[in-house]
Amino acid sequence: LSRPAESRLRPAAAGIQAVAQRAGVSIATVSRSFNRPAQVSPATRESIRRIAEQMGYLPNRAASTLRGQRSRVLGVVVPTLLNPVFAECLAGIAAASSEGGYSILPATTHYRIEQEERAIDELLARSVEGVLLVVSNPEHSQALARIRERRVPYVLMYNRHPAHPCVGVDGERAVMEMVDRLAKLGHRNIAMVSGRLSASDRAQQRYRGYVSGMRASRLASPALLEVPFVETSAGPLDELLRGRSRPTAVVCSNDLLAIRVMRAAALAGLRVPQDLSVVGFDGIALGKDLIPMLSTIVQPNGDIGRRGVELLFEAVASGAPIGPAASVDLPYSVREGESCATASLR
Amino acid sequence: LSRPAESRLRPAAAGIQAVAQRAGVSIATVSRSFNRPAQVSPATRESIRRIAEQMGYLPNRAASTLRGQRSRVLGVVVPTLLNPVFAECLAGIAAASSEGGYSILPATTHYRIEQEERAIDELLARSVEGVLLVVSNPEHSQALARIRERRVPYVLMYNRHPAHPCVGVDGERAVMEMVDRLAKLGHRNIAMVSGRLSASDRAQQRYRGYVSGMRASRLASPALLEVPFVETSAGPLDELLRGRSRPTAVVCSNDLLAIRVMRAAALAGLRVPQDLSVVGFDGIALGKDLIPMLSTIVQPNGDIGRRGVELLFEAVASGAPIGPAASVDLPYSVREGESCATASLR
DNA sequence: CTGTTAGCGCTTTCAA
DNA sequence: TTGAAAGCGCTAACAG
Repeated sequence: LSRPAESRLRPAAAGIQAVAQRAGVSIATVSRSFNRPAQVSPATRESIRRIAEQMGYLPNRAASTLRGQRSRVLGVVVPTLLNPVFAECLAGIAAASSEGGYSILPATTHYRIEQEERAIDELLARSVEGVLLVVSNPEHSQALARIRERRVPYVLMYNRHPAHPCVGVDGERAVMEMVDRLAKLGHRNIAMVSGRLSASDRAQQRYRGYVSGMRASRLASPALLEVPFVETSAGPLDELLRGRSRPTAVVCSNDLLAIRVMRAAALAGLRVPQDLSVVGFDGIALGKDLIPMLSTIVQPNGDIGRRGVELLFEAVASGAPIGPAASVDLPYSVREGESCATASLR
Repeated sequence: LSRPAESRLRPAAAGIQAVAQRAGVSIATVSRSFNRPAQVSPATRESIRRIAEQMGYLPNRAASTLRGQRSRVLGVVVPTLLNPVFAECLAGIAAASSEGGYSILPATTHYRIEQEERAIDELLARSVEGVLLVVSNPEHSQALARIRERRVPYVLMYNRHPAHPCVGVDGERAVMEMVDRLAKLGHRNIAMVSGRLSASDRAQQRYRGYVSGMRASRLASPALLEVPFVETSAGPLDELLRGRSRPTAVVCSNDLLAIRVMRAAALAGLRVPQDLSVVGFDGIALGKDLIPMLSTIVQPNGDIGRRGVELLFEAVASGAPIGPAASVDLPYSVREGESCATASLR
């Protein structure tokens, strides 16, 4: 009856204008009925709601964002989604954001600094209201500088730095305690395996914890085994485990590495934990299902994300930037697991 | 010198207007220099580029999206990010999108239908140019209907349906072949363990493949063991493996389940693969590092995502919708692994 | 409680 | 090759 030709072309692209017309009100009233329901009479509001729903009306977010208001989007920058740690974290972020009516715009850096900057620019261009990120090194991060320049609230995850708001766990202390634990189990020759230290401050913290822990137990720290890429770790690990002075326990900088070590051990004919104790760091869910169950330091990955989102929401609500004082160390826990036991006699 | 007060307030929120002014050209020229460089004289273009960079100018995407052009965003809807299958897939999508200059807006449904619809509405409201999704059941999906209504290009991933463009693998055939393989290894009592069939058509396909495979080998299919939640699978699995007529091989509908089965087997005192063969489906990366290495049907998860993005890009470029004819079965492969062997004698 | 109106920053005809 | 100008759909004063 009304406009057959046009309605055929764009059957469901109903805009606020169309809804207003059908409801016999102005577009302002339609807008208000969604954004400030209290300011609209119940009858009008209900009528608009019904008509909007029937027309399949969806408010155009690009328009409301442009209008200078809130984009209702948070940006997320993580190294990769292939490590369950970050996937779990992103899941927490996604859940918390969604509960708060926000969407997320994720970007991955593959541990590359230049990608961090690219990602941030993209997010800023899209008017994100806040950013959650994991950077290589907060100290010299150009990406971080760009965010601050723009005065967009941000929270670092997993990173730790006195000048920035950070959410994570005290990895140094956690590893120190773990080393202490191993020492108490009789281990003297405890090795550490890590990814590239230069690629992440988390690895550096954990290594510091290892060194402190060894020193506290008056043990000599063998050289750190740095494995640049998890994919090519088999060779070096095999060497470590077949060497004449092989360790009785291996502390790994992350769970993915720990799993590799367990496999390398099996291939080298070592039983875990009887011949070799292996402990990880991260607490990825899958570790619980392994045989033996991975003993590890469990970070609350999902909660780290959730907490970051909460901080961002507070900042958005208050309009105040998030200072370093808002940093929080979430509690970690130790999963006893089955991959760690009393030192084997040599 | 110029406007100290204002420049202090918004140090880096340079808009196109500011750039144009500094460059002594109109905003139209600035816009063109980025979007249609060929239409601007090299000298002007270069001058604008330099000034824009120095001012930290980032084009406001909300504005360009609103103006009716391309949002350069793709929507993604997956059940969860906690299953590495979807994390791997999302990583592929993210990489391909980024290469093409697009961002992604992900949403998770937790296998809940109503969440599918919510997610789609959110994406549509944000003017995504295309959607990649995994739905529970393409047949009656209201979410799918809403996308089609809007004429937004979309591609289903993992799902298979004659009326929609789908990217995935032929799971039915894959499982059938796997069963054939097991039968040739001497297995007669082959069980299947699956998540809720009603929650995903993938599970249904794989189950069909199992039934066909068993029939083809003239074997009786024991009742399917349906495990609603992976988290509570331990009890039922234990029962299956300790039963008097326990299987010599178990086909699992996905890798996460297979890993649980391997653990349940160990706890029941069964050795894998000597006493029990276990095969999975999905090919998550971690399966390779397990002991024993998980034998499984490997789907190219990252490529499924990449391929979906490519289809979307083509649709965007051509303006034509993607028809069911564009559906593609990507090749799967079998990872021999170490969790599968000749049937044990009973 | 509701309507009118002025843009948000950008892209794109249409002219020059 | 460049500029002027018209909105994209929406929100937020400001009136009534």
